[in-house]
Amino acid sequence: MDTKDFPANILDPNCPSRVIFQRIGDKWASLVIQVLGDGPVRFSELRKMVSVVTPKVLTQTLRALERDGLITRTVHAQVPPRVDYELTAMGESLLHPLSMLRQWAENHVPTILEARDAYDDAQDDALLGSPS
Amino acid sequence: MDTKDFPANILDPNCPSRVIFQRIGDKWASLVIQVLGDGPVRFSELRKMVSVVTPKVLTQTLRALERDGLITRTVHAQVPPRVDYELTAMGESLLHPLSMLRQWAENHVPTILEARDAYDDAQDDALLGSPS
DNA sequence: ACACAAAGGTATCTATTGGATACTGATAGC
DNA sequence: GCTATCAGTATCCAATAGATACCTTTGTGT
Repeated sequence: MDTKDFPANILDPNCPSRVIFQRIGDKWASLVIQVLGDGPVRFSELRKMVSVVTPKVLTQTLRALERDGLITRTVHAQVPPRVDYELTAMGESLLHPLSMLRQWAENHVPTILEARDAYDDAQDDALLGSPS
Repeated sequence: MDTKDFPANILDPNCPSRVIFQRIGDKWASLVIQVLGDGPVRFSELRKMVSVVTPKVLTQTLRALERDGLITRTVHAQVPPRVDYELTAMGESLLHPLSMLRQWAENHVPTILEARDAYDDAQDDALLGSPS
């Protein structure tokens, strides 16, 4: 067990790394970061790429990432306006750990989907069997 | 830019890896997995360790992880009952990528907190300056 | 001159989720 | 019987996510 090395403070509700884990774990944040991995992208492009996100939520996500210093927001004085979002150096440093996680996910997707089906079937059976 | 290697399907709302990312990114799931990295833990122990989580939410989290085949739930026929949660092999395989992310988080916590302060200060200034 | 389009958002409202608190059910010990 | 322990449910309320409509600025077409 080589995980004993994690500091107990991860269990402390006030531990800052918990707060950061939440940002990384955010539904859209990690996706945005990975999309920005290819270079700056403007707001409307992001909307198209992450197609199901609403503008409100995308804005919230981007503001949070900007606040944490993971991305920058640059407004170009044009009309119509052009706003580019770009990873900071720190944001780029997240790409590697994130891609490892993505790799893991892709490797295990089939197994997980099978597990879900099996679990759901078992639930159905239990429901059908019990109301005697 | 070595991130071009990510399959475009991460942008597809129906892409399974998005679904999995959501589970990993879940507020409590990744924490539970890391806690279970040291071996099986019973429900009440988990509650104490992840102290701020309510039983309802903990149960939801555990069920979801079980459904995905990441943990197992074993009920011991005792009174008072004893229920142990334990990582599956697949669950254990998540420990490594997860710990890399945790490592990253711990390395960057100070920078992120500084960025937040700076951002908030800038916001305050903007608010104080504008209502002329 | 006037309407419309484009970009990057807000504003508003509703649906879903998260969280606090209280309670249940089985039994062992007092 | 009364109470405590454990692993949860049940209920209710607050916070968050999401759908939809709208706003602002200016360039362009007519």
